[in-house]
Amino acid sequence: MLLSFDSELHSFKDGKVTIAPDPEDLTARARIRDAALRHFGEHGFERATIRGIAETAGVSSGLVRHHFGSKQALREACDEYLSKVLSRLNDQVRADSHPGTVNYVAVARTTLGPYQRYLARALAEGSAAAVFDEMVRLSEEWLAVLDRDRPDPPLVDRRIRAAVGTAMSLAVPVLHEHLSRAMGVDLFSPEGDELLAQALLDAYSHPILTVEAATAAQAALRRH
Amino acid sequence: MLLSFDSELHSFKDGKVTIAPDPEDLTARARIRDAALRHFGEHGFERATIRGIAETAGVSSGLVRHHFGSKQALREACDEYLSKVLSRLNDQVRADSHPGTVNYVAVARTTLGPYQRYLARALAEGSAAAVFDEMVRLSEEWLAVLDRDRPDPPLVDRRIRAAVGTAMSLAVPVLHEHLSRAMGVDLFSPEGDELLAQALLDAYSHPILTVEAATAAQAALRRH
DNA sequence: CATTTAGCTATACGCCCGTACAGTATGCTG
DNA sequence: CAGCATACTGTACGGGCGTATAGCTAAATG
Repeated sequence: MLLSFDSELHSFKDGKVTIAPDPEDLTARARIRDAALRHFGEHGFERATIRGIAETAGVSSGLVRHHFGSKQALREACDEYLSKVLSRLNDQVRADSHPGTVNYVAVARTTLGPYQRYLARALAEGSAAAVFDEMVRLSEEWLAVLDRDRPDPPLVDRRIRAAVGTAMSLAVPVLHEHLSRAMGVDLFSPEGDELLAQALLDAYSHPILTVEAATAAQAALRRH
Repeated sequence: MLLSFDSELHSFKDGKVTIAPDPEDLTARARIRDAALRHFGEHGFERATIRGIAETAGVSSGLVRHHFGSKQALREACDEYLSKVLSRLNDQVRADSHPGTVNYVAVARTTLGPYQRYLARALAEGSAAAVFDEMVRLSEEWLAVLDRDRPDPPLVDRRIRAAVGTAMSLAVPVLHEHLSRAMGVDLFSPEGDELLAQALLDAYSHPILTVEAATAAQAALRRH
């Protein structure tokens, strides 16, 4: 389940970073990283403890420091790992399907599966900036294809729209708990997922504003 | 700027809660609560310290415990306070304007102004559930009005759509930092706000899916 | 074989934080 | 005036945490 493709198994000692040759997973280092992803995701960065992470990884707490240097560096390693998973996912999608047919962000959200909780926490805590930026970039590419079919040109820069769309997609995992409570279903369950999909379809296909109201509002914005 | 209408200045001692008569603000209790809102909002619940909060409130750390009992209880008092601000805001909007003309959630977001950072943090950390639920309720009322003008009935329960919409609106303050970085403007600045408004208008008035694609997708969902 | 290097453990240090509590001043009540 | 509750301070305690470091083992290196 836990994908891994570490060619960069480096360790930390006395402030220097060295490269170890072993590309095999099940490495203690990888186990620690996976445990950290889980703990950070479940309890948040502050509440998660190095000792707790070490325990689930089946190693001593000292080894965590040996490999990652500090708690903050461990967090950054997790972010970097997620970035790598995302870019690999991106390559795969790009190879498999025609551009514009898939909502990258939605795909990323679902495929990031076990890391979703971590990603949500990290983003809310201000971390994982690279992952967010990458998702915006992907969303931008996707929008570029969609824009070709639009009758009138959009007023707003594509990057802006991509950023807003990305943020809104990510609202689902970030606010997962509240959303599930309000909807009465666990969002991560099959029924919850379907309900969400239907709600999004409804929103996407039925604009809240009429086109007339929207253009009037835009005109008002431009005047002001 | 900090509204306050405390008729409930109660203090904590030995597990019991008593009511004090003074409705005047500038009370130490109110100052502590305001400082807590700021500290929790800026640093998050875990990183914020009682001593730090006490210092900005200009009181001793012991007084914080005296009034609120524990850090967790202080957090809950903040949540409750926000709930009250929201409901008061709601009454005001309801009195001023016709129903359906205003996007409640958007109004709430902006009017909650100084508390936005706290609200965002609290929601991301799983707190402030009552505030979220209240916003869903308001959004539901708003949708009820909009639905009257819709040609075909929506497939999805109104509450579900309200919840999803609320979550997406809240993505803005919650992911404020990342969003601002990706957009190249601070979202809380006037330009950022206008950009965001335009992007939302664009999304609201130009459905990402054509109606045909959406109905096809919905049919596929129903088959599956 | 001698020496180094990486992986790993165990223990200890020191800080910071939430909490507890004793104590003081002030003002209200009967 | 006596008694008591409330607002508030200062200090102290205990624990948990990140971090540091010494030391062990085993494999790699020359």
